Amino acid sequence: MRLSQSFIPTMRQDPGEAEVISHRLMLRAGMIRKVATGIYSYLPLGLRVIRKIETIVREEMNRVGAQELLLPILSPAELWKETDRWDFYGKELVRLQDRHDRDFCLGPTHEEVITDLFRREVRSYRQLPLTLYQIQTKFRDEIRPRFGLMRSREFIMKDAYSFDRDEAGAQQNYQRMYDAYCRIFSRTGLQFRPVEADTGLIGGISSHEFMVLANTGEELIVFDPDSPYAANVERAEVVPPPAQEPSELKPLEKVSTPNAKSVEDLCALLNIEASRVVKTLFYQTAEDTITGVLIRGDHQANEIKIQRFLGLHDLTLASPELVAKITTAPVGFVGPVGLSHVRILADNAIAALTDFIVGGNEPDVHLLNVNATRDFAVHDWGDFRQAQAGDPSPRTGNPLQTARGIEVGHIFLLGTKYSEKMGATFLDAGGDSHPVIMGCYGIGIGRIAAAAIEQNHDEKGICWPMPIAPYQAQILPVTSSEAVRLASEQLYDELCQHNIEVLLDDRNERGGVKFNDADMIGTPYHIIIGDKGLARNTLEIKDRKTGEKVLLPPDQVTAWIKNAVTQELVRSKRKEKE
RNA sequence: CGGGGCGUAGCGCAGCCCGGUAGCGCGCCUGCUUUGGGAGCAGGAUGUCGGAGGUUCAAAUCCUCUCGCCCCGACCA
Repeated sequence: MRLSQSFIPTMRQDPGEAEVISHRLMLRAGMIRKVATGIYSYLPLGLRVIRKIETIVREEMNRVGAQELLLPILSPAELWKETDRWDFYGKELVRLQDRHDRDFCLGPTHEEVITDLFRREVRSYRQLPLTLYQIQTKFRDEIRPRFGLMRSREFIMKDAYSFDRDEAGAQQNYQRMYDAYCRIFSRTGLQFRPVEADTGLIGGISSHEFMVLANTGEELIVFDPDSPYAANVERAEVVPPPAQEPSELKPLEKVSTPNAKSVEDLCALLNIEASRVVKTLFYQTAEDTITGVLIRGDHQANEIKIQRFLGLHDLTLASPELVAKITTAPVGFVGPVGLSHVRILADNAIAALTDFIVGGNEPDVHLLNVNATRDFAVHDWGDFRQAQAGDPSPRTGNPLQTARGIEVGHIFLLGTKYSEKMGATFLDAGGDSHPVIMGCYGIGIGRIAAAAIEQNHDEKGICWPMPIAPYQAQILPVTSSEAVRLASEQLYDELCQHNIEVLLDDRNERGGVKFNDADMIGTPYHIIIGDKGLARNTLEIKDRKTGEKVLLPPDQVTAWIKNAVTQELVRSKRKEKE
């Protein structure tokens, strides 16, 4: 491609709208342009990257026997009503009506559509197992789209669905996908980590997320540095602390704590550690009913765990009004003592605490030397808090560490959740009908591109890993003589003939402009052609990432580049075999 | 959904408080010179000041409404 004829609108200045590096660089390198909040056009350069990622994903999907199809973007409300997701999905589901006022939505995911296809077409166990996938644009009306392609409302996703006749087969399929995902992310040149994840409302038996490690990641994970254990904090189990030896308990005591509404206030006022405080969170669990959850002051409640324990799907904190009505105390001063009419759950950490501090159920009062059982009843003990750095690993007991990650893939073993609701069944060898066992497997294509930039850039711009680079080499004629022009043209032809994806910067620009654009775009190899070099019969090849330079006679450049590109592509493929 | 901020030339911004000819830098066009890390000189084009309504002799500027965008938060007591 000749830059003079290409549509690669690079920007000299940082656009005001972009926060994170990947978003800024995608805009500046002319890869994407915004159309509306969370909605982007992919310009030629961006599309090339997307296509390369898609190709890798396709190769690995096909390799594990998944077959590609394409489901529609628009799907009828009826299917979504069958699984109740028409209501559950909430505002994130983009709904619209056709001219006959029939309800439709833009697919945020395709379990319903694929399950419908399955139940119409598949009858017999002989047709199983079956894995289908597509690469399709999805729509989710995110609360707050941000960071460019990282969290957008319209995005490209690879979604695969597996159908098995039994649990063992489904597990096998799940494992095959897990392995395929590892290969995909290795091949795209990303540093990633599979982590145990919550199955969320999608439900099911097991789930893993694939996290690209990056400080700008929106997800928090905990990992055990000495074992493969890693989990999303939403999911990570917290090991209960060892039981305490019974000891002499101090008598309950009231203390005046004016305006100390938060744990922080209270600690400052009483000069104590947050770990001595127990906060009482109230969730509305039915109309006019609240459930209290006791969490140590320095811990964070994990609503997903509480939700799962209570068997609810939308847990919300009770309003201050409701809390005040039921407990007769203002929020900030509510505690479990004397609240026998409210169901109280307590996090396991509380069991190891004695003589702690809770709200006193009157304004500006807290209680000291409170002890569970002696002073109040706990209805249920459990793991209700979020894991944090330093907690013991559930596998080895070593202290866990935390890291930020970008979720680029998520796999679920669904079980029969959708097949049962939608009547997707098959007949076994004995003629009995069973709901098919499903799995679903997603990869954010655009998000991989963004994550790759987060991991591979410097102050000058992007440093693409070879397998997903939009172009493999870029020729920079940095002086304007006829000799340089001819040498550039000749090299360009040669590289094209050898199937190297090459950009020729034939614009009438000064060297500096070309250097800066090439660095920003991030082509892995830059070939610099100038009069100085030609006089010595050399061209300069620069490795974008390392900055290393090689001087070569013009007639050796093509072979060198061809070899280097091939090596890098082979290396990325080999990595996944290890 | 709540709070804050911003919409002025393709991009980045000033002007708005205190109403009176719409500006700056970059980019763009023409010409000449230049050409190994975002060139110099000369000349030039470009705006429904996000939109609607209002106040006023006069509105980018004041008032009301509206749309779009950005950031933070969305209940951890």
